[in-house]
Amino acid sequence: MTRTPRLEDRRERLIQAAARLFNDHGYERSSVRQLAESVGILSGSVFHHFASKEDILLAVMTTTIETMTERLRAVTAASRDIPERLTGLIRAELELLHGNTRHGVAVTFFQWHCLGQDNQQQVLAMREEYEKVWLDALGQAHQAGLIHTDPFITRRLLTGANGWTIYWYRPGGALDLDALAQEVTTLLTGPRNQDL
Amino acid sequence: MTRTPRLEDRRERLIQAAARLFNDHGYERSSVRQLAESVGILSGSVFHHFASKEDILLAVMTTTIETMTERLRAVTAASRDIPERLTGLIRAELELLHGNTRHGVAVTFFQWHCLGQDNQQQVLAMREEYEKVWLDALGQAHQAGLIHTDPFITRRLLTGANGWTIYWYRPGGALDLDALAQEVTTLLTGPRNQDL
DNA sequence: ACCAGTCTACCAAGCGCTTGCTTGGTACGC
DNA sequence: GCGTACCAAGCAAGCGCTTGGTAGACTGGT
Repeated sequence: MTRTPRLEDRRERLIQAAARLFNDHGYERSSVRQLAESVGILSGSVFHHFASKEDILLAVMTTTIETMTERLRAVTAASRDIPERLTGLIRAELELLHGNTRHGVAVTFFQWHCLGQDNQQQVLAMREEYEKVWLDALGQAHQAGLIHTDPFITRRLLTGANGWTIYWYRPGGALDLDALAQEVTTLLTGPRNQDL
Repeated sequence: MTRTPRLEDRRERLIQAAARLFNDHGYERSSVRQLAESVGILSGSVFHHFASKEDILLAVMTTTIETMTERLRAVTAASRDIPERLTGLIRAELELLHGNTRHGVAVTFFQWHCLGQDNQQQVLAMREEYEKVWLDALGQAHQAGLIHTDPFITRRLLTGANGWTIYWYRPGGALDLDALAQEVTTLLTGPRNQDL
């Protein structure tokens, strides 16, 4: 029997399982025993891969944010003008929130306070890179007259609006992701720019 | 010594203390012992006032939502036209999120999932009354051409945008509540209506 | 005016359980 | 023969909550 599915593989599987578990029941309510069971090992064995429970949460968040930033940068690079860039970023963030990455993203958004201060600081630093991509794009959009509110405040309001979709939006229903992204874009740019 | 500060008083003090505690550390991380200590009694005594720990969270949420709905209805009744009503409601929700009620409101917003299913249902029913006030106002605003996105979706995006301010907005800084309310209003109505 | 009876608000102690995590040992692959 | 990946067992601490009891306030009959 393959007892050694290679360290990194197991670790990655644990991170994915943890993202799902923490998102479903919350970090505090999830036990290491539950996590271990979900990948078919015993609770003590988890600590061969991670130093502590909090270390698992940290790993979920850092890997997630890396994916998020990567995705946003790809969209930025691929877009040819400012309106396209804005819609693209909105669409990308909604995809991150509702696609395969959704568990990790939700945990990163809403379980922030479960980390100790040092780890919070580390995650914050990574989040700032992600936010920088946004602020650049919104700054350009503001200068181009595409949005009419302060870029910094706009981004924070948008963060909330997008993040909250976790609690009500379900893809596959009457409203698809494109339509939702369109609504959000209209909210930012006003009715005159609603068909970019 | 006044050993009997009347049942209702103690209960109310416990609810307020619980709101603060749950908001500061999260429901799961807060212990009944901590709550008891913060009002100067022992942990067992808390269960003279509440049936369970979850019952305390439920009490925090129900009393908070009652206050919230009351406040929104007062604003609705006092407003004389549709634009004034919209700005008033936005301003009122931001006040609820950042005034004295902030702890309870934050808990109601973000610790929802800590309740069991039955209690979730009960809170949901109360929240729907609150949301109804919003949906009525946004429906009117949409018909009047003041907002350009679907009222239902708009409300959900607005819920997120406003709720998220908990994590970044601090009253007393450079941006006061009126200015923030103005930014949110501009986001909803577009630049043409930004000076209602 | 008095006192017995009842009720309220709380303490002191601790039960049963779950938690994150540790330790010592072992099967297996390279 | 060494290191990796895991199991089996369990520890110490903290958890929500229960129990039995008591001091003091309130109430009604005489």
